[in-house]
Order: sequence, then structure tokens, then C-alpha cells
Amino acid sequence: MEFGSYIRATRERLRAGDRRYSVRQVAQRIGVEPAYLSKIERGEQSPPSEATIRRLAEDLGVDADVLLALAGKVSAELQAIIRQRPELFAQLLRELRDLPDHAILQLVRVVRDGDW
Amino acid sequence: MEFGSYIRATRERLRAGDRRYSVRQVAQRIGVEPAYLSKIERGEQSPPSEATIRRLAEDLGVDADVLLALAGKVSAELQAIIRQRPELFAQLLRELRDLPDHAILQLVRVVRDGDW
DNA sequence: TAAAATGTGTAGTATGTAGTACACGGTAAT
DNA sequence: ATTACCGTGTACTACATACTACACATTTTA
Repeated sequence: MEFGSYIRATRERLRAGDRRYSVRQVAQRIGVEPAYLSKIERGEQSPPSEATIRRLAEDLGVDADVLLALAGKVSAELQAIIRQRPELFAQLLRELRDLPDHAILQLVRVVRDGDW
Repeated sequence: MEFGSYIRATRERLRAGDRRYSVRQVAQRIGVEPAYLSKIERGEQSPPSEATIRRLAEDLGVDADVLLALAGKVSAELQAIIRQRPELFAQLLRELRDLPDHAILQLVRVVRDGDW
């Protein structure tokens, strides 16, 4: 799925039940020009900055990390976590790359519950 | 530690035992202008691209992920891993942010050995 | 001591990022 | 039926990124 079409699909779904989700009104709420948002939705323009993506995610009620991923980006916050200990996290992520979702989820649980 | 001074320190340490680690010769090997590398080492110029950092890391024999971190970057490869499953990895990384090194290392071992 | 190599100052460039501003014709609401 | 709202085309801009090219004085080597 591409960033633009995902935004458009999400916005139009919301719009069906709420006229406030027009290109113009969303653009106004998140603080960009309507023409700009329109171009982004049609893929004529590359995805916006992380800050704008975050405002968009909040307005549309979707996960910011997912939206950033669709935009080919990784949250500056997550990047900062990795940069604190680059070797350690590089090793871990490469190790986890090919594991199935449930294994990683289990890992999250193990860490959170601290029972290990 | 800053990127530039780290490079300079590392290169001068190597240079003490090998004349091939002058600014000019390193620059030539990694494919940039000497003046550019000189400016980077003195912090007059922002760190170079990921590709150039990787060539520099190899030439100086240091870890690329560490060098990228000093440059305020995260490897495109690691970013791609995160983008595959943004919610999962976001959750995991935020969970691990405050854990001590040894806990994360242990996690790496657990995953690698698969005994869990 | 001449030649070669060194580090750096100055100036300039190409490409990408992240948008704004305005205008236009079409659609929907009152 | 006219007012308000809609999406989008065109043109433009400011700033950052990632460098190159050349010149110069100084040091090192042969």
C-alpha cells in the first residue's frame, strides 16, 4: 500500500460519515494547503515531514508509526533509541528480522512482565 | 563524542603506524575530495551520506553502525527492518529503551539460541 | 634543497525536502 | 439560483544535503 492512497482511502471512509473530512478541512486542521494534501493523496507529491504525518495520523485516527512506515520513514524517537546503543540494537534487529510476529510479540511480553 | 573529532582521532591513531592514513589518502580511497574530509573532521561540515560513512568505516576499521550513530543517522537497512512491522518494533524498542545493556544482550542470546 | 605530499580556505553546484499562493471549473446546500 | 464548498492545476520558494574544484602555504621525504 502506498502512502497517498492509504490516506485517501482512510479519509474517504471517515468522510462517508462526517463531512468534516474533506481534503480542505483536513488540510486546514493539520496546517497545510489543500492543494498540497491533494497532491500527496494522489502520489503526485512525496509524503510530508514527520511532524505533518503525525498531525495527519492524529486527525485520521491512525497509528503514527504505521503512517510513517508507509512514508518510508522511521520515527525520530525510535531512531534516537537506536543511536543510544547502535551495536546492541543493530544486532537485535538483524536477529529479529526473520522471526514471525508472534515470536516478537512474545518477546515484548517477556520484557514487559520481566519474568525471565 | 562528535562525528568529526572521532574520525580525526581514529585516523591519526592509525596514521601513527601507517603513512597511508593521511586526510588526502583516506579521502582518495573512499572517493571524496580531501578538503571535504578535512572540513568534516573539523566539524565545519555536517557528516556525509550513509554510503560515504560506510566506506569511511571500512577504511578506518570501525563499526559502521557506531559511526552512523555519531552522525545522527540510523542505517537504512535497520530502518527497513522496522518499516516491515512498525507497530511491533516500535513497541519493542520503547520497551527496551531503559533496560541495561546486559539485559538486551541476554535477549539477543535468547533469540539466537532459540531456547525459549 | 628540490620535489612530493600535506591540510585547509574559498567558491560554487546539483538535487532533494517541504512546503505556499492563487486560480479555476465543478458540486452541493439553502 | 446563488452562495458556499469542493478538489486540483500551475507556478514558485526557502532551506538543507552532499558534495566538487582549485588554489595556497607548509611540512616531509628523497
